[in-house]
Formats: sequence, structure tokens, C-alpha cells
Amino acid sequence: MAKGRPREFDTEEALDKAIIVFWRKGYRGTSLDDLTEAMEINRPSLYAAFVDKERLFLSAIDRYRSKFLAPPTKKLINASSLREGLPEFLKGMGAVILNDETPPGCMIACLLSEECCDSAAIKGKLLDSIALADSTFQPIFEKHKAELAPGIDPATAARLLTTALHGMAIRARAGGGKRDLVRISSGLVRALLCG
Amino acid sequence: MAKGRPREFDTEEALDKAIIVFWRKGYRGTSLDDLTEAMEINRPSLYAAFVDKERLFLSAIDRYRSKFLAPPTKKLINASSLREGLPEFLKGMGAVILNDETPPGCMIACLLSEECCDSAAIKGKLLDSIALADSTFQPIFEKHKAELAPGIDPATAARLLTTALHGMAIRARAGGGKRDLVRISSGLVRALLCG
DNA sequence: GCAATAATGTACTGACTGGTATATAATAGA
DNA sequence: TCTATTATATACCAGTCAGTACATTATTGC
Repeated sequence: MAKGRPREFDTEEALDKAIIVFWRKGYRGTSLDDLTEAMEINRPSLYAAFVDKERLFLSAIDRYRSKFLAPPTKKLINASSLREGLPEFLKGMGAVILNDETPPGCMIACLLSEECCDSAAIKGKLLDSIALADSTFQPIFEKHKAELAPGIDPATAARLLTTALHGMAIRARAGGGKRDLVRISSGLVRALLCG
Repeated sequence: MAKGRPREFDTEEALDKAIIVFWRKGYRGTSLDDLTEAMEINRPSLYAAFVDKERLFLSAIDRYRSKFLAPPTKKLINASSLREGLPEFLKGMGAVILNDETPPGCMIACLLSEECCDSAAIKGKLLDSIALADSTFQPIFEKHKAELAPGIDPATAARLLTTALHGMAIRARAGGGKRDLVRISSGLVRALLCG
């Protein structure tokens, strides 16, 4: 097996560190020096493991999705009702986009949207993330259709939820407080669910 | 009056051209060469008229707000009911963030949110824009409070509207179609207004 | 121990960045 | 016409960027 000198770092740990840098400084705002310092590896190792800056960024986005966004989403999928599951989900997502451990905002909403007009790969990742969110939420709303406010169909509810999350991420990025996010979350629940 | 050689360009026209470049490529993605080419002025003229790149960007944001965002908003303020005014407003904003003449998305939602962790001035502009939107919408919802869905107070409705607009801008930026924006707009109206 | 292989560390490259120095041209007032 | 003032045009600067060449070190298979 594995010939040659063994890698001295763990690629997932390095990717986790890259996430934090990109998350705070953005794609263009992050330099290779920023990355190598944070990841504690040198340039050739970075290029050997992650191809180039854009591929590293896209890998970081993928890992960000599974590490930060997937867990609250899974709990929503498994919730027995929207009335219980939706507020908990929004609380979980609120904790992702605003907390003391990680930079404010959402990598997808706040970072991809600026960069996406320049790179087809980044634009594809953003469109794909939105489509994934919509198509994850829609069957959940189908399942609990009876709880939806009259006039709100599951497909529309799913898109409204995705859209509101992106807007909340921007607000967190701007420095908006937890209180505002909570108000928006609970307002959204009241707007989407019946009585 | 005006001593010295007269300026050979109109500053507002030049700013309008700068808006388009920044809107498409973002703050960091736009170079001085991009700007001077689009604005059809040379570097020293740009610096004499707009101080530096960041100040030019902030000026472009201000003009973008008054040129693109203010007109639909004024119509909403003057509308006689939410039932009529809100769909028209959303249609107008949809036309701003997605049309054939200008780049997709919103300069505030899509551009400021990436950059804002690096520059206090840009972060301030984003937070200020959000606060302005909230405080513009809130009295409108107060005025037509009777039209709001039960359980949705004016302050919350205002924040939900601002938040949804930002999310819609991101969707447009990603390449989402007009159809999706229309669906989200009409869903939002149904969610916010009563019966 | 001896190749072959692959990661590491250093130093480098050409391209591009935002910003400016210098010289020239055009105006107003005298 | 002369001077003061301001815009324009060209060329330039130091710094930074993403990416890489090269020499070295550590491992596997023989």
C-alpha cells in the first residue's frame, strides 16, 4: 500500500481549518498565505492534496454543507410535526449562522453569491445548493401538509424557507443580533403554519 | 467660477457605469483597469473624482439604492392597500434583481455580505441598508395593519419582507428563473396577508 | 542497503494589484 | 498674453497574487 513519504496532516482537519478562513474572508479575500498558515501546511502540500484554490474552496463548501447544514436538516426530516420541528430547525440554523465559534453568516448565501458571476463552477455550486435545499424541504412540507397555512402549498413553502434562511444569513453577516433572527424565525413559523 | 480645465466626463454617468461593473464582478473581482475601461476615464481622473476604490464602491452602492431600489419602494409607500401594493412592489424588485439589462442579483445582498467582514465601512453600509429597509417597511405595515395575517405584527412583517428580498436576490444571482421569483413573491404575499 | 515513490520546505516566477509621479493640455481671471 | 488652477495622459511603482521548480526527507518493496 501507500508508497512514498506519508502525509503529515489530516486532509479533513486541514479542510476544516480552510473553511473557517474562507468563511470569514471570502474566496477572493483569502490568500494562499492565509490558507497555508491556517491549515499549517505548506503550498506544495496544499496543491498536492486540493489541486488549486478554487477546488479547495469548492471542497470546503461541500464539507461545510455536510458538517454544519446537514445536522439541523436531519432533525427536521425526522421531526414528527412542523409545529415542533420547524422552530427547532430554525434555531439550529440560527446557531450556525451566528455564534461565537465561527464567522457570522452562511458560506453559501454570503460567499457564493458574489463570486458566482465569474466562475461557472461556483455558480453551479450555488444553484445546486439552492435546488438541494428546496427539494429537501418540499417533501417535509408534503408530509405535514395539514399543518401549512391555507394557500401555501408545499413547493412554495419549501422555497420560502430556503429564501428566508439566505436572508437571515445576510442579516447575521451584517452584524444583526440573535434577537432579530429569533423574531424572523418565529414570524416565519407563524406565516407558514396554520393557526 | 470653476477654475482650471473642465472635467470631460459626467460623474453620475461614470458612476452608473461603475455600478454595472461592480454589480457583475463584485468589489474584489473588479480591478481598476475594469473600472477605467467601463467608465471611459483614466486612473488619475477616477481618483480625483472618487478618492479611491472603496469610496467609489460605496458611492456606487448609494447611487444603486436611489436609482434601482427607491422607485419600487416609493410606489409601495404610496399604495392604498397591501393587497395591491405588495405584489406590485415585489414585481418591481424582481425586475431589478433579474432582467436583461443589468447583472442578476442585488448589490447589497450579494456583494456586501461577502466583503463586509473585512471592511468596517462596507459592513456599516450593509447593516444600514438592512435597517433602512426594515424601518421603511414597518410603518407601511402599521398603516395597513388590518390586512396582515393574524399573528404577524408590522415589525415582524417588515423584517420578513427584507429577509425574503435578500434571499430572492441570491436566487436570482445563482441563475434561478423568473418563475421561481414569482412563485416566492406570491407565496410571501399569501403568507403575510390575511385570507 | 538500494531503488522507487511521494510528501515537505524554500525560494522563486511572471502577472496583476491599487495607487501615484510627472508632464501636458485646457480653462478663468488679470 | 501671462499666471494660476485643474483635468488628462502616460508611465511607472512597490506589493501581492496564484502557482511551481528544485532540492530534501521519509516511507515501501525488493
